[in-house]
Amino acid sequence: MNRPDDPPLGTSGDAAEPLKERDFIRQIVADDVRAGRNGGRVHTRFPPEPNGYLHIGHAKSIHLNYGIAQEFGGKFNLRFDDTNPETEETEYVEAIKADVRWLGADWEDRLFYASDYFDTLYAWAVHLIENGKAYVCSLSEDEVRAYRGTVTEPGRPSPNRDRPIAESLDLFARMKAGEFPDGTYTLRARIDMAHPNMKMRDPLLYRIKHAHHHRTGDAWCIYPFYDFTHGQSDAIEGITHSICTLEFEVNRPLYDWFIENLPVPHEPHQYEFARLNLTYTIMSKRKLLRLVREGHVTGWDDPRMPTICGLRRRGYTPEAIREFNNRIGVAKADSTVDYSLLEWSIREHLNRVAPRVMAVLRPLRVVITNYPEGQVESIECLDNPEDPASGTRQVPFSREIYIERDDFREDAPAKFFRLTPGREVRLKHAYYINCDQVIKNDRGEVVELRCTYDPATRGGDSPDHRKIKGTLHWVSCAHAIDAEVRLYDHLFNRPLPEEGDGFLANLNPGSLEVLTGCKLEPSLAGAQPGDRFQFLRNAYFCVDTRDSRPGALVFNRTVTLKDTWAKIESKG
RNA sequence: UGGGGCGUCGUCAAGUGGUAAGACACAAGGUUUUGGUCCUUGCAUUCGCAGGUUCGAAUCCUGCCGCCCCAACCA
Repeated sequence: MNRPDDPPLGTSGDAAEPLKERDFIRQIVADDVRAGRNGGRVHTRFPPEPNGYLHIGHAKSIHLNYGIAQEFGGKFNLRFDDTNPETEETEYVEAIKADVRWLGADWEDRLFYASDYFDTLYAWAVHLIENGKAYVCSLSEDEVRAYRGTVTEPGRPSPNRDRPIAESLDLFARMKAGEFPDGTYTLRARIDMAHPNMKMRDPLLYRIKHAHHHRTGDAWCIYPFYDFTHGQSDAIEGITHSICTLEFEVNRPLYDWFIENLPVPHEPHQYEFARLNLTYTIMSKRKLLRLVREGHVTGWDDPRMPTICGLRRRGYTPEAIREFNNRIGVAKADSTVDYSLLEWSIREHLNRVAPRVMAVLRPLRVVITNYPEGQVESIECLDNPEDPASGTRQVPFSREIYIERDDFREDAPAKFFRLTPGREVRLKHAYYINCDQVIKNDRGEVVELRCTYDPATRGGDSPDHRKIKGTLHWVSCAHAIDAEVRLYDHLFNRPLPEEGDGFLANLNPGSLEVLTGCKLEPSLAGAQPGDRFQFLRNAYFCVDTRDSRPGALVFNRTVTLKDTWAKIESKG
């Protein structure tokens, strides 16, 4: 029934050796190490822009980069790609650091910012100008666009392309000195305006932005672009394998061009893999921002969000996210992973570690008529049958209990193993009961059940070992504590939310159902924010870290248990 | 259509000329004091399509078809 040789916590998927070359990037890294490139050194980095929160797609990159560093005895840096002061904030920096740490990636003392390199980048820009490989351009934004041509037509050279070096040098210095307003000048590389790769048509290196930077303050009014920053930052940090997503593939020739034409201390190489897509989920930072700003969710950490903080609040564990990443693989084909794999990953972990407790979400009162009034028994309950190290706890049992409304049906089909008049069921760890009477209100709704129990079945087994098909969870009415329970479902009601009339039109109106007056066994009274449980026969839940209070607990449903009965029923 | 990529089971994904791994999902059984877990079994004569090379091709060649990325003073 369970696995006696369970590996210790958090080691699933960590079969060490066989994992080493399991994807094309690790094969490249392994080849490089074998060939002694970079002196056998491996150094990766995760380079987020601090303009939003991390999501599950970023986790894929973090695990890839950090995993490779670990597996090859290398190093891993966290570097903020903060070259656009208008969208970047310290709030995001702090949130990203917390998320990366929580996921388990350790950058040790190597926390860097591209803005740390502004002086070097400036010097290197001057170097390019001096070598006739960059020039200051006076074209306006619209003109730059027009001169660039299209994918099928070559561009035309900027009228400033042959500006004398001395003049560009002077202008660039004055751009830096703040003599010109935004948009009046740019620094551009002098490559090839007819290049078939649009990225190589004299790309922009610097723009003027009189904006306050979250780290450098007002020290600069010119800022380098991504392409002029990323590879050079990798070079400065000694990054050996610069791993990014597929859309940067067209940027690679430019990445290499800067490495070749600048006096860099090291030559990094870029490799690209397919970014993660998940069914029923959107991953675009811009669109996630919209969900937050327009109030479709309560914030970046709304448990329905695919953000790391959202998943954390939902009850996901770092182990589960890592296991998920181990299973989806790394390749170059665009793909969309089934959400069910993410759910499988969290169930797989929580099944092993989450204590079982009894909670009745939609209570129905049951009076056990032959149970002595006023008597209270203490029932010993197993905390987790999957974990031999877990213990037991005492749960009070009495004459009046709550059971789940769905666990009773007056007219039940043969396959319904739960409570119905004339069918005996077991109360988990307690007694067998039979339903004798159904009490209804004026509207004909069932409001209470009168049952009798078999005193010989204490503990949930009978001397004659008669077969009992159904086992129900229960909570003693007098001892129950109340709680709010939030049932989450997919944020979108389509596997591909962008289809149809767009993601906003496909929001799932039933993505959150709030239940109040739920009845919990009293052992849960001291549950702390973040604590995870399996509500027996129902789902995994965790105590909300934002809204839960002692005496007014709030639980988030992380993921349901598999529900074979629901499947049988839906088939009719 | 100028360039760059990618097309193997419903979804991911191994495979690198020797005769289609694995996982999730799904289906059928078994165990079970969670209709959970666990166990067993099934699930691509076929690798976008069409030719060709070869004793032998998902792997090599040719030609098609389809999808993604690039024309932000975003990253």
